[in-house]
Amino acid sequence: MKRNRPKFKQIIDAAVVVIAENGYHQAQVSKIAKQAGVADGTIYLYFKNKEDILISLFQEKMGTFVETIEAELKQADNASDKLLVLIQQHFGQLSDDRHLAIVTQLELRQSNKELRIKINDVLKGYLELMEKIIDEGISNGEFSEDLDKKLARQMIFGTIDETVTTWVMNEQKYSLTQMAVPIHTMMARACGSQNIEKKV
Amino acid sequence: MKRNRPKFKQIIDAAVVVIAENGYHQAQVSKIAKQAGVADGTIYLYFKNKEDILISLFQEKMGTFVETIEAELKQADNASDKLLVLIQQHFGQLSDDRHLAIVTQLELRQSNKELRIKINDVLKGYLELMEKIIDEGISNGEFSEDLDKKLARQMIFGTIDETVTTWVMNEQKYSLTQMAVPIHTMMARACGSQNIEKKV
Amino acid sequence: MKRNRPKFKQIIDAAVVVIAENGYHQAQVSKIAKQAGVADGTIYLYFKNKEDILISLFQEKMGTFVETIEAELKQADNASDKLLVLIQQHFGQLSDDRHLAIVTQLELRQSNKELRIKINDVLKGYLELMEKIIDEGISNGEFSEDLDKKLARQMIFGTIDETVTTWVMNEQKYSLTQMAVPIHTMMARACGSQNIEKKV
Amino acid sequence: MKRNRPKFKQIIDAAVVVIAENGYHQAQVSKIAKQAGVADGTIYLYFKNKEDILISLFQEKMGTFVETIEAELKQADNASDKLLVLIQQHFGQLSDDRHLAIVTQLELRQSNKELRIKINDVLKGYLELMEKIIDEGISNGEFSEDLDKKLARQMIFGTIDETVTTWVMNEQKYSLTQMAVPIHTMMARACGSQNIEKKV
DNA sequence: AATGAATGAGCCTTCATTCAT
DNA sequence: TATGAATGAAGGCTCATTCAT
Repeated sequence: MKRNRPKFKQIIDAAVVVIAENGYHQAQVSKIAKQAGVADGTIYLYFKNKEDILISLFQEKMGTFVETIEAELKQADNASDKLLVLIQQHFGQLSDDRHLAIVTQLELRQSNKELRIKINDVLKGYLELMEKIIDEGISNGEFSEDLDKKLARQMIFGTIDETVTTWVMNEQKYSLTQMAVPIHTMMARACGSQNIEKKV
Repeated sequence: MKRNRPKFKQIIDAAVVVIAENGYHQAQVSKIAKQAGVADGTIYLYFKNKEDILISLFQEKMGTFVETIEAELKQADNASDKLLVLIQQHFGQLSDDRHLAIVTQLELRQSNKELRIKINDVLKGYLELMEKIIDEGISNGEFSEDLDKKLARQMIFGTIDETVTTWVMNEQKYSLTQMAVPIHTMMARACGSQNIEKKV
Repeated sequence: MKRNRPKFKQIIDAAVVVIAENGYHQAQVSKIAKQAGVADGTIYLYFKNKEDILISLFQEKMGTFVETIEAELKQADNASDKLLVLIQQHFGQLSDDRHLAIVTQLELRQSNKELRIKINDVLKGYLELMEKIIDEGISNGEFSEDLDKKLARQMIFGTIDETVTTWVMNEQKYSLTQMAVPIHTMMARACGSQNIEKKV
Repeated sequence: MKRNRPKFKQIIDAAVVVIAENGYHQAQVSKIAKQAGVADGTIYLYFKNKEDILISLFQEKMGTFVETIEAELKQADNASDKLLVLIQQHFGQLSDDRHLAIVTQLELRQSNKELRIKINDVLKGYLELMEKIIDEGISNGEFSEDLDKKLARQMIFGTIDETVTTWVMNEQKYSLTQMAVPIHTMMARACGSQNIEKKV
């Protein structure tokens, strides 16, 4: 299996660095190969074409991203807390890998529609995770029962995403992780969280 | 002033159509010229370069967009209602111009970082409008006093934007305007709106 | 019409020279452009792609080639004489344009199957001309009535073509036109020509 | 001697199949290796380079081809009959190995000039065999004494070759061997054969 | 003001060959 | 002998921009 050989990850990591530092449209395959320390042709032993590098990059990174969040979610035992963990983890992971933050928030969005559709497929798992938390909150009475699950998910993702993008466009000058709690407060309130009111 | 000559708007409208129908990367200058009914070279009598077309497009369309919203806001006399009007107007205008919706939500985001920074400059006025509403809400006690103005604005914009993008990516198959009220309910709650509670 | 603008022929003539002097696989578009005195991009204003240059080259040159032969054929009033004129013209024209001889006999045959099929379509007109002469010969009793028209045509074309190819591969060291009469004698005999016997 | 080791022929036979089924330009060394059931690198233990495979292929197949014809020629005792046997054998052998027919008539001709010159060296033996028959015919009075030996050989080879190529390009839809007698009739007449006249 | 023919820089991908195992 | 992962050179084509008319 190609995905498990060391050069696979090596090339993907090189792609993250090259795209972050040069921008999507200046990330030539030859530059990625050089950064990875392999020949141009070697790229094509592991990836079908340039687009495949980018999809794989997103799959690999997003896979780890979501797995990490899922693992951390086990610590929390109600929907509101899970939401907080999710936001903290989301911000935390992107804070820890600033190259990745640039790539996912700015550069990869310059790809064409087809690639973005494929990227959205990868995102689906993450969005479903959010909906599961919302579902749980509605079921156990934490969240308002008239909450529209899909809209709530769009709000949560939209808010988190906009926050991270703004942070990246401001060149990551302030702490993103400090935003987690106030963002969570707004999200919980928006969901009609009863916990919030009790805590206040 | 070039902006007032008829061909200026003619070219911009052509650009919207061409980009919406062909995608950003397939929107060659020659295609825009053809759609506008002018020669390729004529484009350069009105715009410095291709990027300038796109920025001007955004300025023109966004200008009208924000002006319309500002005008409508006068009907509302509290922050929560203003928020509702803003969301309704935002959704309404993009519902009415589906080409524009595709261009702003999907295609123009494929532009490079520099262009996106310039587009963000244009967006600034709209974001400030949002902040003014939030400010008003906090001042008059409608909204929670611990609300972070900047984060609240990122939430509102992020939520609206994600909602529209999802709608566009679903090929505008459902009514976007019907989303305005439930989205507004969540936003108002997130801001700690007292009005919401009263109304319920 | 692109085919009538001067640069169209200019590029085709450049292609003949470049292919003859460098070989088919060393005839890069940039080399052809340079030889034609135009920019690389200009090629693509006149031709869809590289293959289109080669097909057009064959069409243009073959068109003239066959037209010339057809015009000369009017001087002859029986099938055997027409055959002689055809062979003389075929040899004569390729003797007069040695670059073209190299291109048609050696280089263009290195093209892939698809291109060769398209080239064969162009050849069809010439082959039909041959069959018409054979038909005439059979009808008026000059040629043997049991002659297979299609096989006779394959013989005539195959013989002429092999003769020219051998001449080109021998670097055109001897006179090709001097071969016309003896080749014609063989062809006429093969067709069972009565004229030949009388003349002898 | 490498030529006698089993993998040598194994690779050559693989090359014939791969070239016939994929075309010359799609016959990569790796594909030939796979078809032969060996590793890519193994090819280079038996052949100097890719060109060497093709030349060896031609040598091996052409060697058998000519040997078979020479053996069969012993049955015939005059030039005209020998010509008939040669044509029948030529058509028969290619009818029996359709892959080989595709390779020799269409695919191998796409090779570059140098390779074709080397292939022509291999062909020489066959062409000399033809000339020997013509010589014999002229000497014993069967053929016209003013026959140009070299031109006659070019006619015979050109005619046979064109006939086979036309048959291959028509996807071998009709019987090639049935063409042998009429082709022979034409060739014999072209040589001024006295036998033909007697037989008629 | 308007035209549109001409320009030319820039990059992804293939595949014959090598060489460490 | 045999393997197969790794190499790296090379070229067709697009399209934003210019400028002579």
